Formats: sequence, C-alpha cells, structure tokens
Amino acid sequence: MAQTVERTVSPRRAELVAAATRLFSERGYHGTSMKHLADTLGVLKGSLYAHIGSKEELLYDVVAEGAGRFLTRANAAAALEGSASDRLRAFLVGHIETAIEHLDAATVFLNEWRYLSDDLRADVQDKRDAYEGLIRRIVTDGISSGEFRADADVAMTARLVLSAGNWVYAWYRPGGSLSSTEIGHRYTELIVRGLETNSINAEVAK
Amino acid sequence: MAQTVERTVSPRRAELVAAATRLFSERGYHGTSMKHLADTLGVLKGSLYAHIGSKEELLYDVVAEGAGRFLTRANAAAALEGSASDRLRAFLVGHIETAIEHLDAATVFLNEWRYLSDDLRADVQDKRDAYEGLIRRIVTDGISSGEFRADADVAMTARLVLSAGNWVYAWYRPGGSLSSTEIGHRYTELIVRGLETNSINAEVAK
DNA sequence: CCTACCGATCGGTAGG
DNA sequence: CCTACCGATCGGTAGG
Repeated sequence: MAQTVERTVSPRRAELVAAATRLFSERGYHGTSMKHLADTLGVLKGSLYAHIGSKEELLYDVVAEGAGRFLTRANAAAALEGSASDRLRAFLVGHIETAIEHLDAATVFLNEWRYLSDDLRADVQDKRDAYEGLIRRIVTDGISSGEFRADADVAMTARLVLSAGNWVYAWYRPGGSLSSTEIGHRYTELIVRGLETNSINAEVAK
Repeated sequence: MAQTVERTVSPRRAELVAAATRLFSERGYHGTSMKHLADTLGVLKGSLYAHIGSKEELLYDVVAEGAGRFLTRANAAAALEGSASDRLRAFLVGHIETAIEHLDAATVFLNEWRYLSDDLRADVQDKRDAYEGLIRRIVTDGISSGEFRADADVAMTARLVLSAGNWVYAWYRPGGSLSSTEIGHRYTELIVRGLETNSINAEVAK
C-alpha cells in the first residue's frame, strides 16, 4: 500500500499501439499482419499476445485514442467564451492541429474504425455523434445570436466544417508551407465569410 | 469480318467488377478474399482467373471506373458557359450526384486506391491531379473576373470544395431527406456566400 | 519473450 | 467453370 500501483498501461503495450498506429495508417488494418507488427518491435508474433488479447483490441486502442484527442480539443473549443465564429474557428483549428500532429492516428480513426465489430464500433459512433453535436451547437448558437444568417442550414454547415477537417489527412503532407493553425484559419474564413465580392464583410474584416 | 468484333468486356467480367465494387466498399480491398467474391457469383475462386489476371487488376478496374465518372462530370462542368459560381456549383453538384449514385464505387475510389502498386497508383494520382486542376481553374477564373474576392486562396478554396464532395460518402445514407442535387446546392451556397449576416449578398440572393 | 504448433485461409495455377 | 493442388501466411495458443 505504500507503493503507487502500476495503473499505467505497460510501456511495451504503448509501443505496440504506437507501431500499430503507424502500420494501420500505411497499410490498413486488414493489410497489416501480426507478424508485421512483431517485426517492427523485433519480437516474434506470438509474443505480442502477452500484451494484448487480439488484433482487434489493438485497432480499438488506436481508434479510441484518436477519438479522445479530437473530443478533448473540441470540448475546449465549445466551452470558450466568445462569439460563435470564434468558437467555430477554435473548433476547426483544434481539429486540424490534432489531425496533423497525429496524422497516423487520425488516418486510422477516420478510415479503419468501420472494421471494428458491432459493440466497439457503436462505442466509436457515439463519440462521433457527440463530436458532431458540438459543432452543430456552435452553429445554432451563432444563428440565435444573429451572428450567422437566420436561414443557415445547421446540419450542412456542421458537415462542411467536419468535411474540411476530416479530409486534411488525405492531402496534407509534412513540410508544406502552411501551418496547421493557418490551414484552420483559412478554412474558417472561407466558411464564415464566403467567396463572393460585393460583401461588406470584405470591408469589415481587418 | 462481317460480324462485329466483341470489343466490350465480357458480361461475366463486368459482373465480377460489380461484385468487387460492392465488397471492396464494405470490407475493404484487403478485407475481401477471392473466395468471397467467388461465393457472391456462385463459382469457385479459381474460376475467377478466367476473367482477370489478379486481384489487384480488379481493384484497378473499380478505381479507374470511379475516377472516370468523376472526371467526365467535372469536365462538363468546367466547360460550361456562365459565371464562375455557376461552374463551381455544377462541379460540386456533379461530384456529389456521382458520389451518391455510385456510392460503392466512390468509396473504393477514395479509400482503396492507395493499395494499388506504384505504377497503377501513379496513373490514378494523375487523374486526381487533373481533377483538382479543374476546380482550381474555376476559382482562378472567378477571381480574374472579379466575381470572387481578389484575396481568395485558390488552393484552399479548391480543397474545401473537394473536401465537401469527398466526405459525402462518409455520412450520406440512402433515404435521407435531401437529394444529391440539393446537397450540392447547399454546399455551394455556403462556400460562395458564407455564413455571416451583414452581407449584402443576403439581399441580392433570390 | 521464445519454441513449437494449431486449423484455416490466402492468392493463384495447371490441366481439363 | 471445375478438380485438385501449390507454398505461404493468417490470427492465435500452450507451455515454458
């Protein structure tokens, strides 16, 4: 009782999850074998089962870790005081920063979660629904406050924000000229202000 | 020489490609076995090789067919006479109609193309680049004509359009209340006109 | 973490 | 399109 209990996942398991994040991202869940994973860690595949129960458990770990990161950032953005467009910007910037800082985890989260079995997939679906609820709420608030146009389509606006954020993994490559923060800002400008000229927003903007 | 030459792919091969489109979409390329495909068609897996050379050839067929559909519609949109926003709308509506009418093919095209070997993948990449070039051109034209704001970011705007279109497969389910055409229109409105109030666009719009 | 192994399945082929 | 088969690999386990 004097010693702190080892409640953290074993470091070896964490290495396994890290390797799985990498390989599942590059080759897909079904395209990655346990032997592949084992080779990466320098052990034989049978040895992996000292740390995990199954390959699917590993996928769930990677996906849940990704989902958790996105949700944490989004909750922070939604809780900000400030205008709806401030919160929308914080939400999208946070999403894109997360996606880029953890590109492999984001890729697996977005592409491979559908291969989870029913129970685990339902768990992830709940998190995705909660996530979408946060951005919808921000849009709704902006309409209530008069900041966004009254006839704005909440569902479609929320989806456009998510589409911008969720597609980043597909085109972003490290070393680009724009930072993740800058990418988020530009998308937000586009969505909030639109493209057309003849808008007084152009003059209002700094 | 009197008979027309059988130049069309054999109907059996077409059925195979159709089955592959379905299964690769649901389970992924690596998650679909040749036995699986064969079961769907009611034959033994060895028999499939009378129609194809390899499993990868099948993936390429599905992906190339999807890419072709998108490109055809996009070329038509880009060739329209009319304002840049008209062409942007036609581009996005065409993309979304194509994605929804051929949801499985679109899903495979977007998610599984990366598992093609280098040569075939490069071929698909070229088509993707051409596609992105078309929408960038439309945005550039809109800036030149003064229709879009002069400080618009061409690359980011084009990416936002593609993000909206490419993410549809991830959330759209048949039986929704919006038609594919309507979805395309609403996204286009959002991108072109923006969300904020205090825009004279609100009054200008019909 | 290794040795040694399990039954099942993988993509693909030869020959008819 | 079937029969019959190929070597390789799959996820996973028992026992140490």
